[in-house]
Amino acid sequence: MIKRKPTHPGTVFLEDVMKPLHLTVTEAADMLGVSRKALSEFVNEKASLSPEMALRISKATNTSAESWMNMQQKLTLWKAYQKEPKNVTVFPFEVVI
Amino acid sequence: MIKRKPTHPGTVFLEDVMKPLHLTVTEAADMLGVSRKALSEFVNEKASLSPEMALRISKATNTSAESWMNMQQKLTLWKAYQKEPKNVTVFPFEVVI
DNA sequence: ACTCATTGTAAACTGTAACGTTACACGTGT
DNA sequence: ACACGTGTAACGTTACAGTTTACAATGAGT
Repeated sequence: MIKRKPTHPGTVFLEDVMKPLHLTVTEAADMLGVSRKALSEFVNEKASLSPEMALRISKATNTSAESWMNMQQKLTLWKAYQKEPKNVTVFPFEVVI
Repeated sequence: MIKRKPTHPGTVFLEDVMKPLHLTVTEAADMLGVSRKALSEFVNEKASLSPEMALRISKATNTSAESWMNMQQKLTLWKAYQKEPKNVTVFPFEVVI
């Protein structure tokens, strides 16, 4: 896995949702029902997208929670790949003739 | 979202990987490089699939970590859906003529 | 009947992470 | 000077995956 770091969902949310709608962090946080700190950290890539937050965003923007979760998952897996090795033994697949 | 509860990835791992290969929990845990307890709780749906565990499984079974993570994500989102409401205000989309 | 492997799980602990509240310092614009 | 919006530090809470250790139950083999 040598692909480059996937985009953080918070960045996408900031650039593609908040900015076009001219929403401040304070306003958006209130509408989402979370603290200003929680949203600020999210859009500044200091926190991951939680399932809770994904649901709130999907409701507020009428998008699918899955699409937001997928962005986070790609990033989470990418990060996990960075800290190999893992000392894993390959399972003994039976040889079927 | 009224779909039924998605299958836990641990159950799939147990039924479709461990059982066909006649692997015990103890053996599989050792090969994955995790504690017996960690794997036991996973296959008994007491713990979620962590990104770490997904990578270990993907290495041991030569499958994609994404596919395992996707199972967990569906389950995670399904669980999050169960505890609504969320008091979220829909964003003010500008009316473009 | 006894032994051994396997199992699930409790207990105690650690590390991490999201979230809340509160408070501060900074910048911008009126 | 003041009001806003901002990022973020400092606290505390809650949740959860992971570890090691230990125990009781089960099942298979001798």
